[in-house]
Amino acid sequence: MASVRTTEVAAVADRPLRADACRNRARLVEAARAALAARGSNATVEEIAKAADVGVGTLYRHFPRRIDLVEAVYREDVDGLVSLATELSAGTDAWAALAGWLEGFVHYAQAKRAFLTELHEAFEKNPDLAIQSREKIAAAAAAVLQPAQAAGVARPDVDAADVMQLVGGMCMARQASLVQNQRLLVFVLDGLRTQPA
Amino acid sequence: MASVRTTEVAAVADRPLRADACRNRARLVEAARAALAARGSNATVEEIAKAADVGVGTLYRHFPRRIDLVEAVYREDVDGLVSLATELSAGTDAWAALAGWLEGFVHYAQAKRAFLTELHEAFEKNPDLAIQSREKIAAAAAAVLQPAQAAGVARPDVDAADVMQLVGGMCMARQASLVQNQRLLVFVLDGLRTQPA
DNA sequence: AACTATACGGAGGCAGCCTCCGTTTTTGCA
DNA sequence: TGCAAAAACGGAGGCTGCCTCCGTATAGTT
Repeated sequence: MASVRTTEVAAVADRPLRADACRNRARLVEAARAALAARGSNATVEEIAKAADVGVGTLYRHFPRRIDLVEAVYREDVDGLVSLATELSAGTDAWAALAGWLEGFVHYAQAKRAFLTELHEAFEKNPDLAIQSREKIAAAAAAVLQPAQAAGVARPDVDAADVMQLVGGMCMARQASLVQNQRLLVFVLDGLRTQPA
Repeated sequence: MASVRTTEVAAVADRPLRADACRNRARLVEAARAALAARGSNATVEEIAKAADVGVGTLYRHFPRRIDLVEAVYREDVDGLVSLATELSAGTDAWAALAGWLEGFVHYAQAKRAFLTELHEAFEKNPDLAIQSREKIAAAAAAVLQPAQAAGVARPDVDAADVMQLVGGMCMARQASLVQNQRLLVFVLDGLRTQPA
């Protein structure tokens, strides 16, 4: 059993996707993201394949279940948030990094709301997805928060979990719109800034 | 939208369901509850109709969309919680009423978790459902909490919203089992009891 | 008992997810 | 470069699950 697994993984590992397959996979995820954002759970597999300009057969080779496509979109969103944190924290302005990342977070949360029902299903099917994502995002939050704290521009008495709770909760509130969340984010940022004694 | 709702309610109001229809409706909701608890979103309309021993046509006359059936089950659950509060608060032991109701709440939350994805969809389709339910439950919570506070057996510095947040959050946590929640409820109850100064 | 409004049931329509397999494209190799 | 093998493509069609339609049955009424 273990050996089967090993060979299988090895096969996948040492043979990267063929160029066309790789391209098509990316197009599919992109098309799925657009479709999910626009039509939520009404988005059909057929329309996603068509938008990506591939056949359903191709779609299903890459994503055996519809829900796997949802998961792939979400994973990319999370990874985007992680790399945004990496990029921003490479800059010199620690406050701009924190503010920029939270702005990105608001967008991420907005996208997430558009297919919350589907995502919930994905979490149900694969609980690790939820756990891993949460950890990744927490690490990203810490990567922009801590430098800001070290630089003395963000108050020291909050941690990454607090920030996520605060901004995440705000974004998930039932009627929140993107614009409203961006407005609210300004207040949150003011609250996070080092307060005059 | 409002008019559809009104006419529907009116029709129901001035002409009570025929005896067989009324019986079948109840059987359907009961069958749906069992099916949703057992198989979540895998429960099919056909199997629910069969379990209720009626045809799908009958099911669809009562519940035009699958999601309406989910909603009906949930509404009954909420109403059950409300009447439990009414019954219990009619008794003389205010503390037993509070404890008993929270025990009921834990069961309610457990049932809710079994079809959370479906319920989420129902809330999406009909946001009023979420709002109304929350209000009903809050009122029920207050109906058992306030007497206990008046009798001096529950601490005065909590309100119904606190209790719901506390117990609701606990029950919804990802891996919580019924048994574990019942264990945790004991601690919560100890926390709610009037503390010695 | 006869009549009517109401309700029942299940065959069948339809849409959306997924499979299968013949065809096409890429890749590795001589 | 040309060829064979491996990998990937595409879309017709299967299957399942939601929902509709309409002929039949029954409760309620006179």
